[in-house]
Amino acid sequence: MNKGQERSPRKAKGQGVERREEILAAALRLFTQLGVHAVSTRQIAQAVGISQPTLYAYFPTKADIGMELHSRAFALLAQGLASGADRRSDTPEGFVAMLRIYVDFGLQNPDMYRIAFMSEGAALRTWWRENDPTLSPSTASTYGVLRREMTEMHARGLTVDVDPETLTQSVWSGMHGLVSLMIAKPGFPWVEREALINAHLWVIVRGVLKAV
Amino acid sequence: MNKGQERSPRKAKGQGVERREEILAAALRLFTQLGVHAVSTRQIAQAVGISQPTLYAYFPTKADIGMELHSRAFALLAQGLASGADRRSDTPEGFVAMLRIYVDFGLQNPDMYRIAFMSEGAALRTWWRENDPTLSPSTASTYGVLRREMTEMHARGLTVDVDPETLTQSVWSGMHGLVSLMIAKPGFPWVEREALINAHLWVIVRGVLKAV
Amino acid sequence: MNKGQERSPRKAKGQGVERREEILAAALRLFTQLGVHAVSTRQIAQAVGISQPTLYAYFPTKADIGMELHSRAFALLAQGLASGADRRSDTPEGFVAMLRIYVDFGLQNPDMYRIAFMSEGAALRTWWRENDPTLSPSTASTYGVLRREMTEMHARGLTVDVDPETLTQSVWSGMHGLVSLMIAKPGFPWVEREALINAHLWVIVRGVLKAV
Amino acid sequence: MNKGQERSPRKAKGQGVERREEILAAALRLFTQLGVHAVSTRQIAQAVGISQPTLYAYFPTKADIGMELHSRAFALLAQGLASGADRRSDTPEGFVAMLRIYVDFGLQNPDMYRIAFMSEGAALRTWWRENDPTLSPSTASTYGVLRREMTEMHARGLTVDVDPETLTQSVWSGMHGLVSLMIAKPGFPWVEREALINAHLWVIVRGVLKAV
DNA sequence: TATGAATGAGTCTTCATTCAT
DNA sequence: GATGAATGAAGACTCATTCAT
Repeated sequence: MNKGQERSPRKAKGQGVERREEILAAALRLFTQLGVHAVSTRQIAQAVGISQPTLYAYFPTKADIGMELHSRAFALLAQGLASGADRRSDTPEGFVAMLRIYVDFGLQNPDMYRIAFMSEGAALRTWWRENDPTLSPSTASTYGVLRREMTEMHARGLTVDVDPETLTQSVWSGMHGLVSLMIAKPGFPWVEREALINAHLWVIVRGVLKAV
Repeated sequence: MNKGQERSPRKAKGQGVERREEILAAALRLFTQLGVHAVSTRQIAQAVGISQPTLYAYFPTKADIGMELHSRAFALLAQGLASGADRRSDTPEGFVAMLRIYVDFGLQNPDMYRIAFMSEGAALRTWWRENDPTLSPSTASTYGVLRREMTEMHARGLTVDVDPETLTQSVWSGMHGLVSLMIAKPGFPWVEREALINAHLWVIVRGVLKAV
Repeated sequence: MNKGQERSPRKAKGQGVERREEILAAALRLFTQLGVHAVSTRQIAQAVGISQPTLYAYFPTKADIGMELHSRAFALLAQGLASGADRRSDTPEGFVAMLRIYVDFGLQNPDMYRIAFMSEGAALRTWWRENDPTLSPSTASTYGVLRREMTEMHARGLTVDVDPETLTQSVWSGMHGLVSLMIAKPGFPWVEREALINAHLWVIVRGVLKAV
Repeated sequence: MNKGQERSPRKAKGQGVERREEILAAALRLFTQLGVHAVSTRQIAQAVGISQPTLYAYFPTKADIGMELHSRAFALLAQGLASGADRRSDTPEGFVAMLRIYVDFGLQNPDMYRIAFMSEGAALRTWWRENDPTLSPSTASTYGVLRREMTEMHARGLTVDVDPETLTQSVWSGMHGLVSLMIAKPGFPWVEREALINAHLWVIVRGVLKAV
């Protein structure tokens, strides 16, 4: 029904691939709406408009659907960040703008973000085990974009006197904190959204850069 | 029907309250290890060493176990924060020390923290509905401790020129980000723990206070 | 709580017998309110104000409670009928009055009547099996009172020309039909109760007696 | 976990509707044999020769099976009565013949009759609540056939001087009494069946009609 | 390719009953 | 004589998955 989030398939050969995408889209919607464990294959199949067994023509297992979504979330984020990495971040304003990409991505794709970084805690861990995609190339790329930036700024003497790797992790944590809390606690009496995001990012930047 | 053979010996160890605690402990462990939805009453019972029905002598429902844990997590955190609230936070160092209480609590009680703030969003929402304890007095207290501090500092002109409520939410987000990420991604190549925490808190404090 | 229905115990020796009666009373109330299968020993115990295991000091089994109630129902009815059998039934009015005893008993003790004659169909049959108390002396007595009367009236030439045993069964059926339907279908739009009972009994009597 | 051994062969016999009927048949048998509450879905499934979950492909709930049976019982009875309603009942013999249809139906379909009119009162009430099908169109039809007849006879001055609605309920009760008792107490020393039925119906008719 | 039909394993929960004190 | 605590068996129902067409 909701075709909105569909991403262009890598290889749009037959009809099969489209189906696959439909399934993923439906699953993503349901997973994040109801929680991975609360969604049944029946629901997914029904949402797509196919029969339950047909699902198994596209994915060997329910877990595989989750895994694919997880991977994609990272890819998407990495891509988002990368596309903004060419912005000039040698000014505080530029840096804030760059961080803003991450935050916006999270808040605009809460489904994906949740799957990627708040993955129902251990719920999925059983599946992924040693194969945690957090540490995959995809993640590395996401995280790498940020680190590259920090390293460069550090080299230029713009940051406080702390090892860039540490700063990177701190900045990431800072951003993640806001995004995840806002996603997880929509009922909380947050102050006005724009103001909060802006303030928060400036807090981070002020904390990281030498003199602002 | 009744085999009449040697009945499994009754585990008459923990009386009333003790048993109850055993159950909570086991449940907490399992919930955070596997996710609330992935844990069955069978598993809990087995972990405690009792039969499934016995569980129902202590808790009317599986959900009630989760709720009790959730409540306790907040109570514990609130208590932890309160016990440190008397520290003087009129210096940056004092402020950092205060934030440190929160972070330490989270990292030392990852299970509780997870239940409290990372609680599988939708998964538990079904139980708690509009009654999200996140907004309960207990939480208010937790959050309130921080806000009171911020308000006071703001009044003294120590903070940057941003409304204290906003600053409070920013600081909270900052702390939560680090704690939750470290809990959720233990496999990530974090830099040395102490250094990271320290650096992160100083980033926050620097970002919030006027001139450090 | 409701002591109303308690019958005087045969031997009111210690306290034990009273307890026993309390249990029976509570069970009767619950059984007929909720249905035998829907009532648990817990409920019975709680209604009496004792613990579940204590029940087993008075009755070896839940089924035994049901059986005792069943037996008593018959005894009660037999006694009721017997007490009215001395009324003169040589007039149609007298006969109607006698039948009325049966009907009134049923409608005033729907619990007992149900247990006795509508015994949740097969629900209890599993227990009673070959031991159906319907055919017990107690029943015989109940039925016997009616038959004696019919036989006598037949001998006097008052009844239509049909074998008295057959007439007895017909009359019994007639009464049972009204009582059981009114008990079983309280929601049915019955006409005014008194009028219906009266009309029905006269229908029976007119059908049985020679000329009315 | 999955033993992977020879899976029990799937019983692919009865397609859709047939399967459904098989289930209903088995359920009817069990329900009337043991009582609705005493029958488990497992038993039903086993009686049909299918697995428990398969049941749920045909009926959303155990209660629904009961409800369908109940409805059918009424439909069947209504249909039986209707098919005989064209008989002329302006003579006593004709009236007896008409009543006979009801009685015969009950005795020939004791299971259905039981479900319809002796249905463990409270047991099913929980399911049907205010929606007691006894008062449904189907019932109304059943009952209505009889009432129409009575009304007409009353108008013709054939009946005793009692309001036809009352007479209808009396006649119905009379028939029900015989049918239900004979069904419920097969062990009772009834007189010869044909004679009893005939005598009973004549008792009723004599009691209702003015001069016979 | 897709699906109607079926299933083993498992879900939470309740029951009648018993053990040990 | 009573009970707190425990339990095996069973209750209805759902799930991910697979077989046969």
